[in-house]
Amino acid sequence: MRILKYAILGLVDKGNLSGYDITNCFQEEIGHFWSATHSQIYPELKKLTQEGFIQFETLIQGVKLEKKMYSITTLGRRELHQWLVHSMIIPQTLKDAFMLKAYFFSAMDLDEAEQQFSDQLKMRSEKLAYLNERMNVLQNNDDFNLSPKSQHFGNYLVLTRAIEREQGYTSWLKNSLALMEQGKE
Amino acid sequence: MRILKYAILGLVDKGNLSGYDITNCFQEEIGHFWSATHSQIYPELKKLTQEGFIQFETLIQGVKLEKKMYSITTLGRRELHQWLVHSMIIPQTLKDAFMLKAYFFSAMDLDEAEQQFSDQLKMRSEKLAYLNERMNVLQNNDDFNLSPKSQHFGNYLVLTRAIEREQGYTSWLKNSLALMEQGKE
DNA sequence: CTGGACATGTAATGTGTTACATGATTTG
DNA sequence: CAAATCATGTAACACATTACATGTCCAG
Repeated sequence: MRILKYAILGLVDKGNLSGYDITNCFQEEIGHFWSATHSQIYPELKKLTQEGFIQFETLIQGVKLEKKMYSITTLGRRELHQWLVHSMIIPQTLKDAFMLKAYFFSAMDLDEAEQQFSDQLKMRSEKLAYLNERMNVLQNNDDFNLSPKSQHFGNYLVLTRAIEREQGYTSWLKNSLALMEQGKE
Repeated sequence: MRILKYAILGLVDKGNLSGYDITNCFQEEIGHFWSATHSQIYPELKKLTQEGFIQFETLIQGVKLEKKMYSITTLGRRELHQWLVHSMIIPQTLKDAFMLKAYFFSAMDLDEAEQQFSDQLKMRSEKLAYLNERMNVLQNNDDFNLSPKSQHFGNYLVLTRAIEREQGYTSWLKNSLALMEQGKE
């Protein structure tokens, strides 16, 4: 399905970027939902250039450090758009190794299971706090508003989803821990 | 990290299974969170046998159809347990291609984006209805109860999480669609 | 002048999917 | 007797991570 292809096309469509920039993008908001390292990105950029979806211009930083700034072509924008409006089936499996532990619950002692769940709850609560902080930063932008016309709307959608995802996970963990507590009596 | 290794150990620990049985397990509840096809499973079973974590007995079905029933060894059970009680860090990326579309929102027209979101909402609502049905079936088991001592508890945890996950996703989709509607005015 | 960030690449390995390949058993 | 299911395997390819490899630039 070559999702990375479309991830790169979408990022480059938003604004010209180098491979290094793209690598960094995956450390920000969108990185909660898709990422890749530079070892995957550079070959993909080469391939997309060969296919005519993107093109680059070499810039010199300082005296001789070369930097390839990529921009999307008309062909690339068409390719991206086609993917965006094409219906996407939901995958039957969304891998989550922790849920294997939950499924194998009876292979643990009750206190071991509780430890696992509370450990996970701690980490997810911290992540949730971090995400809420990021949301604060986003909403404190001078030009922030909830309109789909806002340049921040995509970012807002991604952040709300990330927050909702962690909130759901933490509340499920809490409910499960409560059931374990009750089960002790 | 060899998650499949532990998935297989956990399943075989619950009860002796053949490669074919394991393949089918991934079509059931746990398949919402982990899965693999037989082309991955058979080689892994071979490897785990060589490593001494599982062993098999060949059964004859009918006249000559051979079936390898696997069981976990003491070494395998120790290996599984060690993994279960080992703290598991949460992955920074949980891939979701639809969220790329959300992030690239501004590369679509508003009506195209709405179409994508409502399309996704329809599919996720259907999945949610299916999951609720499965929960009904589970709760109608004669010996069902919410105790962590119940043999169904692992299955219950997995189902509640799957339901929570889809519920969260659908409500985020609905909220996002509402914002798009408001943005039109 | 050094450590961290900037910048780009390839190689090796691990994981996962689709296709190829074969044959037995059961159910209608 | 034909179709679906049971049952096991390998090969080719696609995707992803970690390691290898090199060099520049800037701030303290």
